Amino acid sequence: MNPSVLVVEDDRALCELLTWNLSAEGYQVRSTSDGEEALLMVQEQMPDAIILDWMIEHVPGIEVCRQLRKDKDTAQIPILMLTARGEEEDRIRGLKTGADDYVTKPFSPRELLARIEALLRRARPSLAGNVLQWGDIELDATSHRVRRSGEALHLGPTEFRLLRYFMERPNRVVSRQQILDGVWGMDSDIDERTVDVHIRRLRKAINRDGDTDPIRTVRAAGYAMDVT
Amino acid sequence: MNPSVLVVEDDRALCELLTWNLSAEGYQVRSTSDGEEALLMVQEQMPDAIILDWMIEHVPGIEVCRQLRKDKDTAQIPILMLTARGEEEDRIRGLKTGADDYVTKPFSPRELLARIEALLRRARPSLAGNVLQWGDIELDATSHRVRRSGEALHLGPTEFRLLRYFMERPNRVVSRQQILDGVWGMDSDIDERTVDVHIRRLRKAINRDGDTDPIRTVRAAGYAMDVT
DNA sequence: CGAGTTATGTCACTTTCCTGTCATAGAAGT
DNA sequence: ACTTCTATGACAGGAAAGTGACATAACTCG
Repeated sequence: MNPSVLVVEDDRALCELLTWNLSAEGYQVRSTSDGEEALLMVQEQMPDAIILDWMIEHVPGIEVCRQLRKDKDTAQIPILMLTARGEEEDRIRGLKTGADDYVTKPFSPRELLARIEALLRRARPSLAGNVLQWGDIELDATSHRVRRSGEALHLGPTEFRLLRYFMERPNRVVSRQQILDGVWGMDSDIDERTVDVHIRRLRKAINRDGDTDPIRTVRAAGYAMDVT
Repeated sequence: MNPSVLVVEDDRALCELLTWNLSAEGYQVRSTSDGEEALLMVQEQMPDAIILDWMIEHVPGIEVCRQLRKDKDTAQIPILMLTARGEEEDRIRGLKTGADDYVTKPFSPRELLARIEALLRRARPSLAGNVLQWGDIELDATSHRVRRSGEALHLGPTEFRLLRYFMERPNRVVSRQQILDGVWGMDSDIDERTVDVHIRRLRKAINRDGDTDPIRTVRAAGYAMDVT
């Protein structure tokens, strides 16, 4: 299902521009020029993100924002506010009130799209807590992606599960048997030494050039992943 | 006691925004715009977390980070760095230097708060593993790590078990046979003299240069671990 | 469906580090 | 001084982990 965006903007031309661009990117777009109506529309169907002009009719954007943040159900919706150039004061108040990002008018649609995308990316996994981070290593459990220093790493399925297993237990020493149970499953009858081999493969995969190895071998006990 | 946060940020408006938001969440906030002053403030009173802008006056953020990591007292403080959009290069170097997380500007206070919270959650329990402490010696059973005066020590498996055995029985004299039973296992047919050798190895490992030896020899009875 | 690629578990071999013992020197108690 | 107990250095054997190779299983893509 494509993410839905609610546009709250009273400049007709701008509103259409936004709608058109967002639609082209595959978003489901609804729009209104009125703050109060915006609140109703949110009630009716919760959008994944809101683009909110700060200067709109009837209810100023800041008030809309405040209302949304007040309600537990809508408090999580990312809000991108549109402000006029130079209204530093507004921007700060906006962020204080709970906006997640701002774009100053005039802006390029491309930039706005990038921001919206960033907001959604940010919002989605943060709800599930699916991004594990350890030093310069990032592991996204939903997209099954791992990066070190921003560079994408290629891990096999087992190596991925293994890394996740470690990242979920920072600094904890786990025995080979525990690793087998956690990564392969309780009922696997796999040789404990096999763990060594996968540890080696994981190390090889995540330690590019001279990176420090985050996996510590604990003789007679198992392995652990460290903060260094 | 509420957690304390140190904000190092030279953009006045942003600094106030952060302070305001963090205070509203119940954090104790101190702030400065200067890297050197930040280091002094940390000396003076250790914060539970630091928010550090990467581009600040006098001392760049990366240097502050490096300094903090160098000192063992401050090395554990979680650092959240603020970088400008697109400074991918900086972000990576930051993480390599020891920052724990990053947020790109502009950002939403909500996101930042969430991150800070996550950092604090993460930092606290990592220190609170099964830690035995005796004077300046710390033994963490879950991470299998031993430190003296903050400096990591390297112990072999047997030495580790032996030290733990003593630390679990402070001030108590135990016979060689008891030690064999407790550390090697009831059914070991090992010479009692061997205990002496391992005691020696343990002493060698934990007594760096002029440190006082915490292990007391009790003639004709065994050994004990003391506070001196 | 089939060729080719990738992933996986095991083995043999190497390397590293640990460990138990002994012989000898030293300290403490009588 | 003599006995008894402990400290220390050395060492060989061995256990544990690292590493490269390989056969097979699983998966991909035409």
